[in-house]
Amino acid sequence: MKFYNLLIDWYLSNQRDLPWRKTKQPYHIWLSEIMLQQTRVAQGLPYYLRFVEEFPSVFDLAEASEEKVLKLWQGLGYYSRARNLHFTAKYVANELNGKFPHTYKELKKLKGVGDYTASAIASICFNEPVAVVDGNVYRVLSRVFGVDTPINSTEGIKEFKNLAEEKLDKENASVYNQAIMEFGALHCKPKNPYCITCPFQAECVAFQQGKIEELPIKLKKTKVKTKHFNYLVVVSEGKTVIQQRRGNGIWKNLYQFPLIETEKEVSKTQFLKEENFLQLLSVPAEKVNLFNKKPIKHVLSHRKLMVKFWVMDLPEISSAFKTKEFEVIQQENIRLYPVPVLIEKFIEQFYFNK
DNA sequence: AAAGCGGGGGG
DNA sequence: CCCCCAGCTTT
Repeated sequence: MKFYNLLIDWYLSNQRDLPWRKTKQPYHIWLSEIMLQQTRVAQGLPYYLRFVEEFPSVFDLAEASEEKVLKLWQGLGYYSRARNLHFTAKYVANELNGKFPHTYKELKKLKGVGDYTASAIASICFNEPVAVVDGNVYRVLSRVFGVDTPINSTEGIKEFKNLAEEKLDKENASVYNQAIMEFGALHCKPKNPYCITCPFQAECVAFQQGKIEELPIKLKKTKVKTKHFNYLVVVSEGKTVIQQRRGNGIWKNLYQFPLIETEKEVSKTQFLKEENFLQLLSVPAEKVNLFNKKPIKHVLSHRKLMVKFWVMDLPEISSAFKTKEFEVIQQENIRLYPVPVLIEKFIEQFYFNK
């Protein structure tokens, strides 16, 4: 029996019941695929349901504000996905009359759609014979066929794409692609895969050679840089101050409290002497209270943030915050703005008590 | 070719 | 607690 027949057989009796598997509409498949990039199904599923509910069609998504899209995306991470999603929705709605392209080549031109996602949409929706290569596919192919080329090297990417195309069931690309990814996610798992009941046990090179734990091979990860964030939580007459993150760093276009970054962790005395703080405003020491004695550690894939929240109870909002860099808002309205999980967690603990 | 970009779950 | 996961864009 061929590799793809075994795989499809396994899929037909083991696949999960997922909402995006009940449709072939490109809008829904595109939405689910963008959401599931670097994201587990369990984490992305509630977001998918909320998006479909809120934006039943690509036109609804296109008409929404970016802020609303980001708010709905809040907590899912990699926010460029949400910004690109919104950009592409507007493009498809306004330039393509709401119709997504039908081919891999055209799909790949959409912002936020790379090789994997273009292959996924083209095959799942239109059965185009193009092979998907995601993390699951790397794992399955490297183990079954014993390929030890690093999956994140230039040669590895090419080699695995070629292998994936060679093994593809070209008549049934839609089912096959979903089958190999589902098999990787549920059966050929990263840790403790179910080799004992695996349909490929006899031919799996990794299993036969005892290399299951080693494959797939990945090159070293990026180093994590530590940064020290100090947030100014202004409390005054039921109002507070926020700012939108600009530029190209983390959390672009999300909101936060006014931020003072320091070289290292600072005490209250040190903080009040910080150049960047003094430049912004001067506040009597007794009006400033540190919310968290120990810095909150917030770890991202490439950053370690050490964060302190400085609560400032002021009789009135300083004029320093009345520039276009900041927004003075009613405290309870902060829930309307898209914020990083770090800020959301703080808000949950801090009830802006007067 | 390498770096930047989030957050959650598992051992 | 540390370690793992991993697609697209930008540099």
